[in-house]
Parts: sequence; structure tokens; C-alpha cells
Amino acid sequence: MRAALDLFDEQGYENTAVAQIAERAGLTKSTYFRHFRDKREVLFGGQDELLGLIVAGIEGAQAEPLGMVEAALVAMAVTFSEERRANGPRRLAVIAGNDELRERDALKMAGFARTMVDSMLRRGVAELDAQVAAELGILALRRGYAQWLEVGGDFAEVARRALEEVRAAAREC
Amino acid sequence: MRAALDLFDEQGYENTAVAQIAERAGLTKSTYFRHFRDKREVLFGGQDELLGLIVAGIEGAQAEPLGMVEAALVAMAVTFSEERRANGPRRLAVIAGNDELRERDALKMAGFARTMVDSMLRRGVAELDAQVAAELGILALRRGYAQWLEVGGDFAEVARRALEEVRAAAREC
DNA sequence: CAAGTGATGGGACTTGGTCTCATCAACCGT
DNA sequence: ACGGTTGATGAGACCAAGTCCCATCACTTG
Repeated sequence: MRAALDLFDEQGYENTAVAQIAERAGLTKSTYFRHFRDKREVLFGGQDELLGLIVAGIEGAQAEPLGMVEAALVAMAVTFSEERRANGPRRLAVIAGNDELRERDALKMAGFARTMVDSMLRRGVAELDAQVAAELGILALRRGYAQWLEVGGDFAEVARRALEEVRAAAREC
Repeated sequence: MRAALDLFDEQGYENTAVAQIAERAGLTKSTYFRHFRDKREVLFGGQDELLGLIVAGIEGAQAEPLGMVEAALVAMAVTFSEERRANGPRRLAVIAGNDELRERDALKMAGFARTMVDSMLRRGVAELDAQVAAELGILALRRGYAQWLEVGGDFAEVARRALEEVRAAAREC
């Protein structure tokens, strides 16, 4: 993952071949594809564990939909390490510069939203309310992530504030 | 586009080669890639014109953010033809069954949202309010589209109702 | 009628991604 | 100490997506 981010940053995503990433990491193409399902995924590693955290967060939360979403964001915070923060800006820049990567990013976020909705449905939330809460949650996640990259600190706290802002804006629509 | 949808429906997206689509349409692979930038795009043809409709809708709308979004949805309605409605369910089924296609769909929706936000910013809406309104708008677009496929009728009307439902849910978050 | 323009065909070529088989190291029970 | 198993890796054939370049053909225009 480090080799890939460095290469994408140095010479661009499109100008980098998977074989080259593997070579720099001291591996082969075969091994690369055993760890990542495609060329893009190397920039999104570990995001699948987040789904489990989302489910756990929502299952252990209070009754109100946005409260469940808040619990999900807080539960995700354990994965937002200092190393992730250090590489975050370069990673975001690479993603922003390529359509395939923006596509993958959008799918990941949609996956988060879907997981939130499913978990809330299991807790008896009405579908419309769950969808609205999840979309607001994803927006807060994006905004919180950007802010966390800038100012650092505890991600849970930053995300909580971002969600509160979003909620306030949504209420006076 | 018809050839592609038929083939995807008959034998699955992954089992269909671009050359095969081209052949059924009486063309060659070369010509295919002059009309669609990749294999997926054939299922999303014409969505790029929607961006212009969104911009126009928001520029000609009243002052409130969700009112602008409503105008955007109404402006998009002109492209929701009977033929699109007839093919809609098959198209949705194919997309739902493949990750690459869900990815492209997510990107398209994100593009709509981004265009809405940019247009609203140009009209002086605060960024947070614009983002919230756009996300709610995309959710209403999805829900409205699904409902329109079921019951038919004027898409503008269906979308307007969907947005009103979403707005009501958002207000009591 | 010659020249230009735009759409298509054809085929070489690169690369992402899959699959299969061979290798190699660590571990395990006897 | 030994044979067998397991898991990770290397190696390379192979397919399809996507790019590129050039030839062709129809249609327009001066």
C-alpha cells in the first residue's frame, strides 16, 4: 500500500502498472492480486472492516436514527490512526485526480450508507427515516474526515461535531 | 444500447464481451468505443445531458435550497421517456447484479450531487446547506425513479412528491 | 470532378485481471 | 530426524478491456 501510494503520487495513477507496484514492494503481480482484488483497491484497504464497526455501533446505540448514525461514526474512529492521517492528503489528491478512483470511493461510501440503513431497519427504524439519516451520516463522515486531516485530534469528536452541524442544517430545510 | 441491455440480461454482464455487443448491433469494437468510453457506460448513456438540465433548473429557481433542488429534478423530467421506463427494470436488475456497474451508478449520482452543489454555491447558498440539500435531492431522485418505474405517470410529479417526503423526514431528525 | 470531412473497419499493442502449476518455508505428529 | 500438510509466493499462459494508427468509404462542398 505504501509502494502504491508513493508511485501514484510520483508519476500518476494511470502511468503506474500493477507490476511496477509489486516490484517496488518486492513482490510479484500474482501476489499483489492475492491481497487486493484490483488496481484501485490498494488505496482503500481496510475499509471493509469498517462495515462491522458500523453494524456494532448502531446495534448498541440509543433509539433515535441520527443517534444510531452518530454511534456508527464514533465506532469507526478506532481505525483513524496517525499513519492514516499522515497519508490522507496525498491519498485524497490521487483519488481526486482519477475517475476510476472517485468511482471506487463513491461505491465505498454507498456501501457504508447501505450498511447503516440495513442495521437501522433491523432496529425497527422506518425505511425513509433510515435512508435520510444514513445520507446525512455519510455527508458528516466526509466533512469530518476532511476536517480531521486538517486539524487532527480525536476523530470521534470531530465527526460528532460534523454530524451536529449537518443535522442542524437538515432541520431547517 | 439496446443490444447491450439485451445481452446483459440474457447471459449476464460479465459473460458478455464488448465485441459481442458490437457484433449484435452490426458494428465493430472500434466503433463501440467511439460512442461509449468503456463497457459500463453503455448502460448510462445520456446521463451527461442531465447535468446541463440540473444547472438550468437551479439557475431559474426560487431562493430556497430545496426549492432549487426541486427545480432541478423537475428539469430532468424531460428525459424520462416511456422507452426508458420500459427498459428501466431490466436495467436496474443488471446494475444491481454487478459491482462495477453499481460503482458507475454511484459515481453518476455523486456527479449529480456535485453539480447541484456547485450551482447552488453560484447562487449564494452556503456550502453546508447546499450539500445537505443536494444529498436529500439525490435520495429523492432515487426513490422517485423507483416509484416512477412502478406506477408511471409524469416523472416531475412523482419526484416532487418524493422530495416532499424526504424533506419532511429530514426536518424531524 | 477533385478535395475535404466524418464515420467506420481492421488489426496491432498494452495492461488489468484470472487461472494453473511449481516451489519453498514453517509446522506437526510420530 | 523424517515425511506430510498447509499457506504464501513465483512464474507464466491466457483472455478481455481499452488505446492507437491507418485504410476505406460515403457524403458534402467549391
